[in-house]
Amino acid sequence: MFGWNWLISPCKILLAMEYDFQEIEKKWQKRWRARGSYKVEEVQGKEKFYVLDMFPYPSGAGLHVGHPLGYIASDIIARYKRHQGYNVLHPMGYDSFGLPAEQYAIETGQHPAITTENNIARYRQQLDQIGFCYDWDREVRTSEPSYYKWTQWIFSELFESWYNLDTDRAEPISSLEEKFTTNGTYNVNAAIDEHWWKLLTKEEFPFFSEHFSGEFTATDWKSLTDRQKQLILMHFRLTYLADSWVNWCPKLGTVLANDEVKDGRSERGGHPVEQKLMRQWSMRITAYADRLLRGLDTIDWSDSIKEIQRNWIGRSEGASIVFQVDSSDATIEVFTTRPDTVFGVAFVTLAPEHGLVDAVTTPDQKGAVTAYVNATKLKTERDRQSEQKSTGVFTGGYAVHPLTGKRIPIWIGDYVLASYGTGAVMAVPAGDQRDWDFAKTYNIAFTNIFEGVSVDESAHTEKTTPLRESSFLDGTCGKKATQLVVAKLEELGAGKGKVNFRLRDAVFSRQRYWGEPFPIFYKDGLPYVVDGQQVTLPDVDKYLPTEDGQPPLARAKKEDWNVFLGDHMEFNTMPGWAGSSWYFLRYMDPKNDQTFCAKDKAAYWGQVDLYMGGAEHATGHLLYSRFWTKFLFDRGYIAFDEPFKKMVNQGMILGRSNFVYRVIIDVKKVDESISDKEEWAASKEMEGFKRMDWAMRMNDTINSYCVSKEYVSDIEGSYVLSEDVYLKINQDLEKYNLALRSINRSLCISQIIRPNIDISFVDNDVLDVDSFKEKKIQFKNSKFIPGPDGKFRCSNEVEKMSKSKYNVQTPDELVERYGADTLRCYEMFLGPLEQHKPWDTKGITGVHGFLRKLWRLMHDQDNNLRVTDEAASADELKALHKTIRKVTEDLDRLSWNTVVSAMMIGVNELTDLKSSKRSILQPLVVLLSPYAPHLAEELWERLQGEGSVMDQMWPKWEEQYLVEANFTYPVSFNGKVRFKVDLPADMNAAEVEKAVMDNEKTPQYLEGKAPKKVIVVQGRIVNIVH
RNA sequence: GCCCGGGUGGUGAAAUGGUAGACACGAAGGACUUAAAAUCCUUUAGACAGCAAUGUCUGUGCGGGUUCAAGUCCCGCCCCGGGUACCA
Repeated sequence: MFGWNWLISPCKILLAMEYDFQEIEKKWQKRWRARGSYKVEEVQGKEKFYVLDMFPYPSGAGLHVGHPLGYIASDIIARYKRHQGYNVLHPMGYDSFGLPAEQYAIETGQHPAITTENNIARYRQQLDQIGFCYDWDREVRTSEPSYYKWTQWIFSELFESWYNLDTDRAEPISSLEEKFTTNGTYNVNAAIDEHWWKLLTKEEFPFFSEHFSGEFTATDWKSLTDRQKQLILMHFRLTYLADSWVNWCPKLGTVLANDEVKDGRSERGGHPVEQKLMRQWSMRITAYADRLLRGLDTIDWSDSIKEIQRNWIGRSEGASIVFQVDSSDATIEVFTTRPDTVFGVAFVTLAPEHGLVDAVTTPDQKGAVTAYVNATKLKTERDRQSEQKSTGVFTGGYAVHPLTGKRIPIWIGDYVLASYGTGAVMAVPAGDQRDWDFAKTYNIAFTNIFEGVSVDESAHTEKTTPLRESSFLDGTCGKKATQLVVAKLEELGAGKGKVNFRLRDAVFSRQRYWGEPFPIFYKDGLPYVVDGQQVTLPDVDKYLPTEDGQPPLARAKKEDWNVFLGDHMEFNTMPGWAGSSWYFLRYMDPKNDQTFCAKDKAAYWGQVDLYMGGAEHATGHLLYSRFWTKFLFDRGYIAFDEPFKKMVNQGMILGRSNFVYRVIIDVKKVDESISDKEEWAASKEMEGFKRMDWAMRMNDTINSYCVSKEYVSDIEGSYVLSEDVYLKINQDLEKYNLALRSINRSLCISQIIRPNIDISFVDNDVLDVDSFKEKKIQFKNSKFIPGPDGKFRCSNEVEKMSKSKYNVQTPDELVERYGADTLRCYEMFLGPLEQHKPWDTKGITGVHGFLRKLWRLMHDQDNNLRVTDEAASADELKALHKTIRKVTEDLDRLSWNTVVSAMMIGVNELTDLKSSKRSILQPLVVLLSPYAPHLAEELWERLQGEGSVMDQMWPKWEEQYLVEANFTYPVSFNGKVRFKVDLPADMNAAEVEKAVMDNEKTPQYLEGKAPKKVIVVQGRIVNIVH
């Protein structure tokens, strides 16, 4: 291919004689498939171990070397656990609904199912060649109707459930109806929007009076029509249809969940996102907020992910306080974490979107308020956040302080978010920096309520300062003051203690085609679950929204739907996280068409013991799957309420990009300057050039370039400088206080650019100029100027691996060149799994050499097996058992990288010992098999081991082979190691001390002083303090 | 700003409070070879002294501390990466 042809062909002949990885890997992959080696069944009584990878979205680009990192690590653990006798479930599948396939469909008209199918085939081929031990009979694809049938079923179950706060779990909606029928809302304590009843319309419920506050009797309930009952129940369901503020992304034509929005832009594509009120399906994840928080203490995940989830859930304790609007019935409810500062309230601020804005605005402020609200609407969330200064406007209205009865001005400010708390705050400038800033900006007077501190320069946010000007709170602070004030508020009915969460209910509708259709139809505007039949995705003529802005599914005609009920079907589809929220359960029972996962199988396999995946899903997938797991647990379908017992987040593999310096000659300038060529050749800049050996060549080239008219007329002509040349030129020009980029004028250089070079043409930073020029036409006519040694060296940089940076390293080439076993070992050898690290193939030869060395350990020069049944020597046993111990201990603490080193050391030692004993080599091969399964299997066969290497019991180390007769004690004086002394290992501390003190070298380091103290740590160190 | 990670040779890194730099890459030198590849051997943190074996000193981002002993634990900073943000 790219210039190693000359290198590969002679190599292959040689390699064929020894470690022929290509042959071996092909052979065993075929046999394992034929034997069904990775097939897994439930075996009662056999202990299980469930190792799971986050399943990939099958993108068109295929896998790069970063993807398999986690897969290899988990595969090693799966194989290791199998050696230890566990029944290991290690499945793989595809998260195959998603945007890219749909975008491609929009562009080309190709059905996303076809694109997806093709991409999956490519992924599968790439995965297969790396030798993973997946049980492919358990493969799942979220876009398969047989899979999403159950995603839809879970949705229906959520629809048919409500959250009972008294039992703290989800219950069937029928139990709620029963409560309503027997006792009305009495004793109903549900997770529900606090003021849900305000959303019931007068038209639907004409008999509910103005004073209706969400409470009704059994008689009331029974008198309602079915429609009215449904409208009420909708507010209690765990998935519900509601008008909510959503993140609307016009460019993508869909709404996004909070976790899909980063810095006010869509995570995919970076398009602007705006707030819009839309009727959408939502998931009542907030009902689980507290349990999601508490559950974190029971799972073994990284602290950082747990912390991200904690922050995302954002529990804060405080109080809700109600302010009566002056001369009105309306009330403003605020949430505060500092109820103790309530006497310092200087004003109340509403979010511009707050429902009461119109009501509290006085006629003379109307103009200003309307203008302000409209101006805010025009700004995106991002604009609002990036503004440094808070802005606002006075409404003219006043609220009444619940404790003092004082009139308090009501303002509107964009620092108050409609989506957090109640969308209104009580502003205490003395105790809150934002309120302080706002008060200063608009000159609002406020009281200092803190004893002995000044609030002239900034707010005072300490909670431990005694209060003043605070009526009955004077002199108290913190918890005590909070308790007092909450009790008082409750007594007055003006507020209560409250816990608030940042977590919002998750929007579940997407205005897209390639996703799960909802099992929902509408009649008279009310949604109903489709019963008894699965709704499959209908075909549409185009994958775009309709002219009137309806989602693509609205294009499907009645006959396109396999089920069509009521007035119309649901046009939205489910979001990407729907299918991935429960897939780990489906692997347990992937083909069941009676239920999502049989109860006994779920009971057998249980939680995922080790989950491997990226940390970027912290607030999406990882939170939603915990939520759905808890729900399925509540409803009795599974026996555990956390999906992933332990999780490891592999770090990103960064790409190593290569660059060249391309100097583009301005053709026009060349033409102009040909006449005064002499002049610029004599210029100061050229002096710098002439001083360089190879710059002379460049000088020549430039001359010839200028002379040759036809070359000049070719706009593709340019110089491409290697890094050496670029640096040298700059270095030399420095003497003249010049840089290459600044000498444009006289050299007719119009531009110097630094393009990324496709790394497949580069080996160890050296560019294969000929094949590169041949393949990349835009460089066809460029002159490449190499360094003094004739090699064209590129500069490099570490950045994210991406197609556009031409730094994507696919596993395919490496498997081709070194084999899957080498790739597997090398990816682990790179460093700690969790760390981000640059990909660099430099070291891969070392790992490949290790596998070769192992091969040679067992084979002679003619590639014949060289193994004997002689008894092993003590040294050989020691080398083996040392390796067993290190490999086992390191795998147990998931230290994948150090295992490779340990095996290298083992092989090096046994090579030095020229060990060829079967009793040594067989266990060694078992140790190797999780990392290099193909080679291990081949060697196992050659060693005439029984059965497959992957079913061998993991070797156990025996201390007896590890005991050393002697230990070399480092002897230190005042902590500095001075000499070493060899002593019997079983010598006790007192004897060691004596031996050291008697040592001839000891006096010289004591400098004549008497030792104050001698510390002997047996088998470790001796330290003499003097 | 706040919350998590991290900072060790030319490079990737190792080290459970106990000999810092294992293992590898790269580099330099050597053996084998017509040559190359492959393989093998030696050196490879820095500084100083010595013909040499060797010895001494410095050294894990910076400054303190605890300890017989600190890359590791504690306190205060600096830098890099990630998360998050008018969250009331």
